Amino acid sequence: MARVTLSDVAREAGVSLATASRAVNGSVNRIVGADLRVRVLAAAAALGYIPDANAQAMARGRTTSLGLVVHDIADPYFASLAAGVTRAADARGIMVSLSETKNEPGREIEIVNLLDRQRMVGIILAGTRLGDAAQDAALRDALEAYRKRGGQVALVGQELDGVPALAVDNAGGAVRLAGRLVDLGYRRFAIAAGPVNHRTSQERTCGIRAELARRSLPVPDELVVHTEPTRLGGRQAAAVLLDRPERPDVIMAATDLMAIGVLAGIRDAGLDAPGDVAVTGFDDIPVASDVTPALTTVKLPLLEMGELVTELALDPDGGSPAPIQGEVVLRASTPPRR
Amino acid sequence: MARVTLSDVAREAGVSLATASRAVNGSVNRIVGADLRVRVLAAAAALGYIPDANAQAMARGRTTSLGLVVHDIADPYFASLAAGVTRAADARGIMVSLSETKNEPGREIEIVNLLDRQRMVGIILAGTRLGDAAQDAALRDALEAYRKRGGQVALVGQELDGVPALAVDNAGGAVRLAGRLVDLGYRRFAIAAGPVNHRTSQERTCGIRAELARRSLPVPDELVVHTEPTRLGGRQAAAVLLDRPERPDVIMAATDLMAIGVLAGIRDAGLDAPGDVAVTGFDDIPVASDVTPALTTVKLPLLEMGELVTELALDPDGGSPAPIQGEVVLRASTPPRR
DNA sequence: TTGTACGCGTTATCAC
DNA sequence: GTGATAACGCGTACAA
Repeated sequence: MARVTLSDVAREAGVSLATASRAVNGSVNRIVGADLRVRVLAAAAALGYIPDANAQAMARGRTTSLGLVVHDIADPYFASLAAGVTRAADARGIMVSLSETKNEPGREIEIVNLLDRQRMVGIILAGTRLGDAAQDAALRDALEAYRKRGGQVALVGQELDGVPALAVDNAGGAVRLAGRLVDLGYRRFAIAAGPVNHRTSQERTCGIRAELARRSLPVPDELVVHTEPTRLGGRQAAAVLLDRPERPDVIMAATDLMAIGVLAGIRDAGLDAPGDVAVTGFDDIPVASDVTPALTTVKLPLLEMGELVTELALDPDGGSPAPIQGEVVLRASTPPRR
Repeated sequence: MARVTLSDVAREAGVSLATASRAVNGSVNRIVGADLRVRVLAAAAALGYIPDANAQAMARGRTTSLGLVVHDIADPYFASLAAGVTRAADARGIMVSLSETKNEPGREIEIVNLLDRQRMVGIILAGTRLGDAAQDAALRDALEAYRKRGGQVALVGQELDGVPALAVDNAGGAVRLAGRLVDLGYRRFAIAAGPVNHRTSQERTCGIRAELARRSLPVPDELVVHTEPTRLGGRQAAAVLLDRPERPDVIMAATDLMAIGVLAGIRDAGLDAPGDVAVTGFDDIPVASDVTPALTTVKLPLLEMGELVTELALDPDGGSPAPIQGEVVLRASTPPRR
């Protein structure tokens, strides 16, 4: 009930509103006398005064909140990323507003506008959009309008020209992973790729195929199947791939989540992984090492990526940092072959 | 740069500020004439006007944001809960502000004050606090102050007298799970319990021990080990438990995360799960069914719980709903014995 | 160092 | 139905 404002504090302390304001926040180059300051602070404490961030935001012209937009917070990939973001934001006294785009296509634009109207200091967009030209343009417009008002934008895991981004070298990681598999003795490759218009999946698939072609082990189109980038998608992909005349000896999935689905699909088919078919993922989400067999994958420093992209969004430093280079992690799902 | 305000829109449309305001938000019992409304809306669109939520919040006296406090967003349990919260909030046009308490004890109080100063409409506290009497009191005070200002508070998975909470019947679920295991033929039980002062773990452990005692299979103290509620903790617990003279035939973990750690610990010891030792968890986080062997556990409807607690926080309906009853899910980690 | 007064962008209370 | 105008809670020139 009792809404204590700064005026109440000022009156209680017997000082002007301005002095009270300066005392509670330590305004620059305007020092309050020690005696008055303690009086104000005491009054504030006595009254249980808590500043109104909204009013401060309006008076100062800027808020202290950051918008984080992910596809699905229950997805371990985004959850880890979000953990990094909240940690970095916390360290700077910034609040994090979380939004999910889910699968709805226009949702991203809607959310950007929502965050814009909240006057967030920055917006972090995580997760690859499914590239629809018209919506891409609309999103770019929304972001441009936001930036015109002084907002900072940073992307992670996706690109949009003119917008600072923390890129991931998906192709490079895929190349290194495929290379290692060839070295391990694998010869018949299949790919559980994500949706055809899913940028990240595309890059990973291309990297794999390029490296394998270079090694004279090109992957025929019928051994590349596109499904949703989820466990279910991976499972479905495995079902299709294991039904091919010549069974692959390794299925490379576009993400760890899909790889876990592939493992399930292999079991569905009454086969053994990695005995009959080996499996690889990408991302190294926390559970990747917990499943059986533990997943060979390309490790992305998700937590640090979250922190990095937060700095990118909060500091107007300038250009985008170098792309993240994933590290190949060999585990039980791909034992040496032959 | 060009910060378009409602005044700009009003001027552009040739109407008063008041009319513009009424046109853009559709204020109650004050209808704007159709012709003027379209003019205002057109002007707003032309100028790229986006309302300032902070200003609206100040004028209206209430914001449109909800605070969500979790222990660690990278933990699948909280991630799923958060997904439910964001979904329910989204449906009501409410923004979600995410904060992590991590392990720091006083952090929870700090965060409540932070959310208070943001004038959040509600605060959802998820995750069991480690019960320190003094800090409990301090937290209660902070929440009380917040509620006095009109804020709504809701807890999930923990209790604090006088605060609406979505409770989980941990003891009941544990009782049912233990009972099923006895029915399956298990006799030598061990418990990978969480921290001793971790409320949720306590309740689950007590439920298990009570049911087993009732079945004349009391669990001796040396077969109950307390570790952190993490994978590492579960792994450590397994190491200790498997070193006991008489090896247990099933290890019941306080959470799925710990159970996954227990699985790893069993492998560390060169044993097989469930061949040598069966394992159970609690929560049914998404990965519980993906690990090998798939985890027997008590399924909690995490997503719905997130939605429910959001309603609880947003609607001043009154009392707390009935405790959530987890459902026992039998999987490969506990095959019938004998 | 302290106080006065205005502005931040919007809603709500009055009159008209 | 529409328009002035006073709040909302705070920061900050500007003056003292």
